[in-house]
Amino acid sequence: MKLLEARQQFISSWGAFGTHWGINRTMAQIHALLLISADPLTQDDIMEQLNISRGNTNMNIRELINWGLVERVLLSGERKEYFTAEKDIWKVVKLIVKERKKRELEPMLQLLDKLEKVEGDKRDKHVKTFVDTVSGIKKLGRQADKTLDMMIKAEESWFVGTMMKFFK
Amino acid sequence: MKLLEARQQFISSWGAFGTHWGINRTMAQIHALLLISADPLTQDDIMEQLNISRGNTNMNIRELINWGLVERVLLSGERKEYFTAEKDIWKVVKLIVKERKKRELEPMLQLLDKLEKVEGDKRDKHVKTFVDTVSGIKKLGRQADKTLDMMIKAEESWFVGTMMKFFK
DNA sequence: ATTTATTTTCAGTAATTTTTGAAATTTCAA
DNA sequence: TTGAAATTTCAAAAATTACTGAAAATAAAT
Repeated sequence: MKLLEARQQFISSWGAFGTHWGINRTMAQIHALLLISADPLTQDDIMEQLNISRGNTNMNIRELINWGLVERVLLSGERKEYFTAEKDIWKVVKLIVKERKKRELEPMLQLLDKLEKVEGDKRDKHVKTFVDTVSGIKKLGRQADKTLDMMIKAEESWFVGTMMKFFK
Repeated sequence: MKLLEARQQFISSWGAFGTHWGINRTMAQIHALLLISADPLTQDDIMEQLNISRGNTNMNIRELINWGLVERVLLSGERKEYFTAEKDIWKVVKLIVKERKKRELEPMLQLLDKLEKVEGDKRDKHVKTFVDTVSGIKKLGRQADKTLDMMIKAEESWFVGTMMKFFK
Protein backbone atom coordinates (compact mmCIF):
# COMPACT_ATOMS: atom_id res chain seq x y z
CA MET A 1 0.00 0.00 0.00
CA LYS A 2 1.17 3.48 -0.92
CA LEU A 3 1.60 6.16 1.73
CA LEU A 4 -1.15 8.31 0.33
CA GLU A 5 -3.71 5.54 0.45
CA ALA A 6 -2.60 4.43 3.89
CA ARG A 7 -2.96 7.98 5.18
CA GLN A 8 -6.48 8.23 3.76
CA GLN A 9 -7.47 4.96 5.39
CA PHE A 10 -6.04 5.98 8.71
CA ILE A 11 -7.87 9.30 8.71
CA SER A 12 -11.13 7.77 7.66
CA SER A 13 -10.99 4.97 10.23
CA TRP A 14 -9.92 7.25 13.01
CA GLY A 15 -12.93 9.40 12.17
CA ALA A 16 -15.32 6.47 12.28
CA PHE A 17 -13.71 5.25 15.49
CA GLY A 18 -14.20 8.64 17.07
CA THR A 19 -17.93 8.63 16.42
CA HIS A 20 -18.24 5.57 18.68
CA TRP A 21 -16.62 7.56 21.43
CA GLY A 22 -18.69 10.70 21.49
CA ILE A 23 -16.22 12.62 19.33
CA ASN A 24 -17.47 13.95 16.05
CA ARG A 25 -16.10 12.67 12.80
CA THR A 26 -14.39 15.86 11.73
CA MET A 27 -12.68 16.44 15.04
CA ALA A 28 -11.28 12.92 14.97
CA GLN A 29 -10.18 13.29 11.35
CA ILE A 30 -8.34 16.54 11.99
CA HIS A 31 -6.66 14.88 14.93
CA ALA A 32 -5.69 11.92 12.78
CA LEU A 33 -4.32 14.16 10.06
CA LEU A 34 -2.17 16.11 12.51
CA LEU A 35 -0.95 12.90 14.15
CA ILE A 36 0.49 11.61 10.90
CA SER A 37 1.82 14.94 9.62
CA ALA A 38 5.55 15.43 10.09
CA ASP A 39 5.22 19.22 10.21
CA PRO A 40 2.64 21.61 11.63
CA LEU A 41 -0.25 22.48 9.32
CA THR A 42 -2.28 25.63 8.76
CA GLN A 43 -6.04 25.84 8.80
CA ASP A 44 -5.96 26.00 5.01
CA ASP A 45 -3.85 22.86 4.76
CA ILE A 46 -6.38 21.02 6.86
CA MET A 47 -9.37 22.36 4.91
CA GLU A 48 -7.78 21.29 1.69
CA GLN A 49 -6.64 17.85 2.75
CA LEU A 50 -9.93 16.91 4.39
CA ASN A 51 -12.25 18.82 2.05
CA ILE A 52 -14.10 20.64 4.78
CA SER A 53 -15.19 24.24 5.23
CA ARG A 54 -13.30 26.94 7.03
CA GLY A 55 -15.87 27.23 9.81
CA ASN A 56 -15.94 23.53 10.49
CA THR A 57 -12.16 23.38 10.54
CA ASN A 58 -11.86 26.31 12.88
CA MET A 59 -14.42 25.04 15.38
CA ASN A 60 -12.96 21.59 15.57
CA ILE A 61 -9.38 22.77 15.89
CA ARG A 62 -10.43 24.89 18.83
CA GLU A 63 -12.17 21.93 20.40
CA LEU A 64 -9.02 19.82 19.97
CA ILE A 65 -7.05 22.59 21.65
CA ASN A 66 -9.54 22.60 24.55
CA TRP A 67 -8.92 18.91 25.01
CA GLY A 68 -5.19 19.57 25.02
CA LEU A 69 -4.66 17.30 22.02
CA VAL A 70 -3.52 20.00 19.60
CA GLU A 71 -1.57 23.17 20.03
CA ARG A 72 -0.93 26.35 18.12
CA VAL A 73 2.56 26.81 16.79
CA LEU A 74 3.94 30.15 15.67
CA LEU A 75 6.56 29.89 12.99
CA SER A 76 8.93 32.82 12.91
CA GLY A 77 8.37 35.12 9.99
CA GLU A 78 4.97 33.56 9.27
CA ARG A 79 1.72 35.40 9.71
CA LYS A 80 -0.47 32.29 9.74
CA GLU A 81 -1.06 30.03 12.70
CA TYR A 82 0.15 26.48 12.49
CA PHE A 83 -1.17 23.50 14.40
CA THR A 84 0.42 20.35 15.65
CA ALA A 85 -0.79 17.33 17.62
CA GLU A 86 0.73 15.68 20.65
CA LYS A 87 2.42 12.62 19.17
CA ASP A 88 3.09 10.59 22.31
CA ILE A 89 0.11 8.24 22.31
CA TRP A 90 0.31 7.51 26.01
CA LYS A 91 -0.02 11.24 26.69
CA VAL A 92 -2.91 11.40 24.23
CA VAL A 93 -4.74 8.62 26.04
CA LYS A 94 -4.18 10.28 29.38
CA LEU A 95 -5.50 13.61 28.12
CA ILE A 96 -8.64 11.95 26.79
CA VAL A 97 -9.21 9.95 29.95
CA LYS A 98 -8.73 13.03 32.09
CA GLU A 99 -11.19 15.07 30.09
CA ARG A 100 -13.90 12.42 29.92
CA LYS A 101 -13.54 11.58 33.57
CA LYS A 102 -14.16 15.22 34.39
CA ARG A 103 -17.04 15.62 31.96
CA GLU A 104 -18.84 12.34 32.51
CA LEU A 105 -17.72 10.13 35.36
CA GLU A 106 -17.50 12.79 38.04
CA PRO A 107 -20.95 14.30 37.45
CA MET A 108 -22.43 10.81 37.37
CA LEU A 109 -20.88 9.96 40.74
CA GLN A 110 -22.24 13.15 42.24
CA LEU A 111 -25.71 12.29 41.04
CA LEU A 112 -25.48 8.77 42.42
CA ASP A 113 -24.55 10.14 45.83
CA LYS A 114 -27.75 12.14 45.82
CA LEU A 115 -29.95 9.33 44.51
CA GLU A 116 -28.65 6.87 47.07
CA LYS A 117 -30.28 8.95 49.79
CA VAL A 118 -33.77 8.38 48.43
CA GLU A 119 -36.58 8.41 51.01
CA GLY A 120 -38.41 5.23 51.83
CA ASP A 121 -38.29 1.94 53.65
CA LYS A 122 -35.55 -0.38 52.46
CA ARG A 123 -37.78 -3.34 53.25
CA ASP A 124 -39.93 -2.22 50.32
CA LYS A 125 -38.47 -4.21 47.44
CA HIS A 126 -38.83 -1.31 45.01
CA VAL A 127 -36.79 0.95 47.23
CA LYS A 128 -34.32 -1.82 47.89
CA THR A 129 -33.77 -2.60 44.22
CA PHE A 130 -33.25 1.05 43.44
CA VAL A 131 -30.81 1.69 46.26
CA ASP A 132 -28.88 -1.51 45.63
CA THR A 133 -28.48 -0.70 41.95
CA VAL A 134 -27.37 2.86 42.59
CA SER A 135 -24.95 1.77 45.32
CA GLY A 136 -23.48 -0.92 43.13
CA ILE A 137 -22.83 1.48 40.30
CA LYS A 138 -21.43 4.07 42.66
CA LYS A 139 -19.02 1.62 44.24
CA LEU A 140 -17.64 0.50 40.91
CA GLY A 141 -17.61 4.07 39.64
CA ARG A 142 -15.51 5.24 42.57
CA GLN A 143 -13.11 2.41 41.97
CA ALA A 144 -12.84 3.32 38.30
CA ASP A 145 -12.27 6.95 39.25
CA LYS A 146 -9.34 6.04 41.48
CA THR A 147 -7.87 3.64 38.95
CA LEU A 148 -8.03 6.29 36.25
CA ASP A 149 -6.43 8.87 38.53
CA MET A 150 -3.58 6.50 39.06
CA MET A 151 -3.28 5.95 35.34
CA ILE A 152 -3.30 9.66 34.58
CA LYS A 153 -0.39 10.20 36.93
CA ALA A 154 1.56 7.16 35.82
CA GLU A 155 4.40 6.85 33.37
CA GLU A 156 3.64 4.53 30.51
CA SER A 157 6.53 2.24 31.35
CA TRP A 158 5.39 1.83 34.95
CA PHE A 159 1.79 1.27 33.99
CA VAL A 160 2.45 -1.21 31.22
CA GLY A 161 5.02 -2.98 33.36
CA THR A 162 2.54 -3.35 36.19
CA MET A 163 -0.12 -4.69 33.88
CA MET A 164 2.31 -7.14 32.35
CA LYS A 165 2.87 -8.87 35.65
CA PHE A 166 -0.69 -10.14 35.61
CA PHE A 167 -0.27 -12.08 32.41
CA LYS A 168 2.28 -14.51 33.67
CA MET B 1 -36.17 12.86 47.35
CA LYS B 2 -39.05 10.53 46.64
CA LEU B 3 -38.50 7.19 44.92
CA LEU B 4 -40.46 8.19 41.84
CA GLU B 5 -38.42 11.32 41.25
CA ALA B 6 -35.16 9.51 41.94
CA ARG B 7 -36.09 6.83 39.43
CA GLN B 8 -36.87 9.46 36.79
CA GLN B 9 -33.55 11.17 37.37
CA PHE B 10 -31.64 7.95 37.20
CA ILE B 11 -33.28 6.94 33.93
CA SER B 12 -32.80 10.32 32.37
CA SER B 13 -29.13 10.60 33.38
CA TRP B 14 -28.32 7.10 32.33
CA GLY B 15 -29.83 7.94 28.95
CA ALA B 16 -27.72 11.07 28.58
CA PHE B 17 -24.66 9.19 29.76
CA GLY B 18 -25.25 6.52 27.14
CA THR B 19 -25.28 9.03 24.30
CA HIS B 20 -21.68 9.92 25.14
CA TRP B 21 -20.77 6.30 24.74
CA GLY B 22 -22.23 5.49 21.36
CA ILE B 23 -25.38 4.01 22.84
CA ASN B 24 -28.65 5.65 21.92
CA ARG B 25 -30.74 7.37 24.50
CA THR B 26 -33.65 4.94 24.43
CA MET B 27 -31.51 1.85 24.69
CA ALA B 28 -29.78 3.28 27.74
CA GLN B 29 -33.07 4.35 29.28
CA ILE B 30 -34.66 0.95 28.87
CA HIS B 31 -31.58 -0.55 30.42
CA ALA B 32 -31.78 1.89 33.33
CA LEU B 33 -35.46 1.14 33.88
CA LEU B 34 -34.88 -2.59 33.96
CA LEU B 35 -31.89 -2.18 36.29
CA ILE B 36 -34.00 -0.46 38.92
CA SER B 37 -37.11 -2.61 38.51
CA ALA B 38 -37.56 -5.29 41.12
CA ASP B 39 -39.56 -7.53 38.79
CA PRO B 40 -39.41 -8.30 35.07
CA LEU B 41 -41.36 -5.94 32.79
CA THR B 42 -43.31 -6.44 29.59
CA GLN B 43 -42.85 -4.42 26.44
CA ASP B 44 -46.04 -2.56 27.31
CA ASP B 45 -44.77 -1.69 30.78
CA ILE B 46 -41.65 -0.22 29.24
CA MET B 47 -43.56 1.70 26.55
CA GLU B 48 -45.80 3.19 29.18
CA GLN B 49 -43.15 4.10 31.72
CA LEU B 50 -40.81 5.69 29.19
CA ASN B 51 -43.46 7.08 26.83
CA ILE B 52 -42.00 5.56 23.73
CA SER B 53 -43.51 3.74 20.77
CA ARG B 54 -43.88 0.02 20.39
CA GLY B 55 -41.41 -0.19 17.52
CA ASN B 56 -38.76 1.75 19.31
CA THR B 57 -39.17 -0.33 22.43
CA ASN B 58 -38.97 -3.56 20.54
CA MET B 59 -35.86 -2.67 18.57
CA ASN B 60 -33.96 -1.45 21.56
CA ILE B 61 -34.89 -4.40 23.74
CA ARG B 62 -33.54 -6.68 21.06
CA GLU B 63 -30.34 -4.71 20.90
CA LEU B 64 -29.94 -4.98 24.66
CA ILE B 65 -30.45 -8.72 24.36
CA ASN B 66 -27.74 -8.86 21.67
CA TRP B 67 -25.37 -7.16 24.06
CA GLY B 68 -26.28 -9.72 26.71
CA LEU B 69 -27.48 -7.01 29.08
CA VAL B 70 -31.12 -8.05 29.09
CA GLU B 71 -32.87 -11.36 28.85
CA ARG B 72 -36.29 -12.67 28.09
CA VAL B 73 -38.14 -14.25 30.97
CA LEU B 74 -41.12 -16.51 30.53
CA LEU B 75 -43.54 -16.40 33.40
CA SER B 76 -45.58 -19.57 33.67
CA GLY B 77 -49.17 -19.12 32.64
CA GLU B 78 -48.40 -15.81 30.93
CA ARG B 79 -48.56 -15.32 27.23
CA LYS B 80 -46.52 -12.14 27.17
CA GLU B 81 -42.76 -11.97 27.26
CA TYR B 82 -41.10 -10.35 30.22
CA PHE B 83 -37.66 -8.76 30.32
CA THR B 84 -35.10 -8.39 33.02
CA ALA B 85 -31.62 -6.88 33.21
CA GLU B 86 -28.45 -8.34 34.64
CA LYS B 87 -28.17 -6.60 38.01
CA ASP B 88 -24.56 -7.41 38.90
CA ILE B 89 -22.79 -4.25 37.76
CA TRP B 90 -19.41 -5.88 37.46
CA LYS B 91 -20.92 -8.38 35.02
CA VAL B 92 -22.59 -5.52 33.16
CA VAL B 93 -19.29 -3.72 32.76
CA LYS B 94 -17.59 -6.86 31.54
CA LEU B 95 -20.32 -7.51 28.97
CA ILE B 96 -20.02 -3.97 27.65
CA VAL B 97 -16.23 -4.09 27.52
CA LYS B 98 -16.31 -7.42 25.75
CA GLU B 99 -18.75 -6.21 23.13
CA ARG B 100 -17.01 -2.92 22.42
CA LYS B 101 -13.62 -4.56 22.30
CA LYS B 102 -14.93 -6.92 19.65
CA ARG B 103 -16.72 -4.23 17.66
CA GLU B 104 -14.16 -1.45 17.85
CA LEU B 105 -10.74 -2.26 19.25
CA GLU B 106 -10.12 -5.48 17.37
CA PRO B 107 -10.98 -4.14 13.90
CA MET B 108 -8.82 -1.09 14.60
CA LEU B 109 -5.85 -3.27 15.52
CA GLN B 110 -6.28 -5.29 12.35
CA LEU B 111 -6.26 -2.15 10.28
CA LEU B 112 -3.16 -0.83 12.02
CA ASP B 113 -1.32 -4.06 11.26
CA LYS B 114 -2.03 -3.47 7.60
CA LEU B 115 -1.15 0.22 7.63
CA GLU B 116 2.13 -0.35 9.39
CA LYS B 117 3.39 -2.21 6.31
CA VAL B 118 3.09 0.85 4.08
CA GLU B 119 5.57 1.02 1.20
CA GLY B 120 8.32 3.61 1.22
CA ASP B 121 11.64 4.60 2.67
CA LYS B 122 11.60 5.13 6.41
CA ARG B 123 14.25 7.79 6.00
CA ASP B 124 11.57 9.91 4.35
CA LYS B 125 10.16 11.87 7.27
CA HIS B 126 6.60 11.60 6.00
CA VAL B 127 6.81 7.84 5.91
CA LYS B 128 8.55 7.79 9.25
CA THR B 129 5.96 9.95 10.99
CA PHE B 130 3.16 7.81 9.63
CA VAL B 131 4.74 4.50 10.59
CA ASP B 132 5.78 5.74 14.02
CA THR B 133 2.29 7.01 14.79
CA VAL B 134 0.63 3.83 13.61
CA SER B 135 3.10 1.66 15.52
CA GLY B 136 2.66 3.67 18.68
CA ILE B 137 -1.10 3.35 18.59
CA LYS B 138 -0.87 -0.33 17.79
CA LYS B 139 1.46 -1.02 20.67
CA LEU B 140 -0.78 0.68 23.18
CA GLY B 141 -3.85 -0.86 21.59
CA ARG B 142 -2.46 -4.37 21.96
CA GLN B 143 -1.66 -3.64 25.57
CA ALA B 144 -5.19 -2.39 26.17
CA ASP B 145 -6.56 -5.47 24.45
CA LYS B 146 -4.67 -7.76 26.80
CA THR B 147 -5.55 -5.74 29.87
CA LEU B 148 -9.23 -5.84 28.95
CA ASP B 149 -9.07 -9.59 28.33
CA MET B 150 -7.70 -10.01 31.79
CA MET B 151 -10.42 -7.85 33.22
CA ILE B 152 -13.15 -9.74 31.39
CA LYS B 153 -11.94 -12.98 32.90
CA ALA B 154 -11.41 -11.59 36.38
CA GLU B 155 -13.65 -11.72 39.40
CA GLU B 156 -14.59 -8.34 40.74
CA SER B 157 -13.05 -9.06 44.12
CA TRP B 158 -9.73 -10.02 42.61
CA PHE B 159 -9.67 -7.07 40.26
CA VAL B 160 -10.64 -4.46 42.81
CA GLY B 161 -8.28 -6.00 45.36
CA THR B 162 -5.40 -5.86 42.92
CA MET B 163 -6.12 -2.26 42.03
CA MET B 164 -6.34 -1.33 45.69
CA LYS B 165 -2.77 -2.36 46.28
CA PHE B 166 -1.56 0.47 44.10
CA PHE B 167 -3.13 3.16 46.24
CA LYS B 168 -1.19 2.49 49.39
C1' DA C 1 -4.86 55.42 9.86
C1' DT C 2 -5.74 52.33 6.22
C1' DT C 3 -5.33 48.22 3.97
C1' DT C 4 -4.86 43.38 3.83
C1' DA C 5 -4.47 38.86 5.78
C1' DT C 6 -6.29 35.81 9.02
C1' DT C 7 -9.47 34.03 12.38
C1' DT C 8 -13.96 33.55 14.42
C1' DT C 9 -18.88 33.49 14.60
C1' DC C 10 -23.33 31.88 13.59
C1' DA C 11 -27.82 31.63 10.96
C1' DG C 12 -29.29 28.69 7.64
C1' DT C 13 -28.86 24.22 5.43
C1' DA C 14 -27.64 19.51 5.04
C1' DA C 15 -26.82 15.03 6.77
C1' DT C 16 -27.52 11.66 10.05
C1' DT C 17 -29.82 9.31 13.58
C1' DT C 18 -33.81 8.15 16.06
C1' DT C 19 -38.65 7.44 16.53
C1' DT C 20 -43.22 6.49 15.17
C1' DG C 21 -47.10 3.77 13.93
C1' DA C 22 -49.42 0.97 10.94
C1' DA C 23 -49.01 -3.27 8.50
C1' DA C 24 -47.05 -7.85 8.30
C1' DT C 25 -45.75 -11.76 10.67
C1' DT C 26 -45.61 -15.02 14.28
C1' DT C 27 -47.42 -17.52 18.22
C1' DC C 28 -50.54 -20.01 20.68
C1' DA C 29 -55.18 -21.19 22.61
C1' DA C 30 -59.57 -22.76 21.55
C1' DT D 1 -57.92 -24.47 11.38
C1' DT D 2 -59.19 -20.01 12.94
C1' DG D 3 -58.48 -15.86 15.17
C1' DA D 4 -56.95 -13.02 18.81
C1' DA D 5 -52.85 -11.62 21.15
C1' DA D 6 -48.22 -10.52 20.81
C1' DT D 7 -44.10 -9.43 18.32
C1' DT D 8 -41.47 -7.66 14.52
C1' DT D 9 -40.55 -4.88 10.53
C1' DC D 10 -39.76 -0.79 8.06
C1' DA D 11 -41.04 3.45 5.29
C1' DA D 12 -41.88 7.92 6.48
C1' DA D 13 -41.51 11.74 9.83
C1' DA D 14 -39.26 14.03 13.53
C1' DA D 15 -35.42 15.24 16.09
C1' DT D 16 -30.81 15.89 16.59
C1' DT D 17 -26.29 16.89 15.18
C1' DA D 18 -22.88 18.56 12.00
C1' DC D 19 -21.41 21.63 8.26
C1' DT D 20 -21.20 25.55 5.22
C1' DG D 21 -20.08 30.00 3.79
C1' DA D 22 -20.49 34.67 4.09
C1' DA D 23 -20.09 38.39 7.23
C1' DA D 24 -17.95 40.25 11.36
C1' DA D 25 -14.08 40.68 14.16
C1' DT D 26 -9.30 40.70 14.99
C1' DA D 27 -4.45 41.20 14.06
C1' DA D 28 -0.55 42.58 11.54
C1' DA D 29 1.70 45.23 7.82
C1' DT D 30 2.23 49.47 5.24
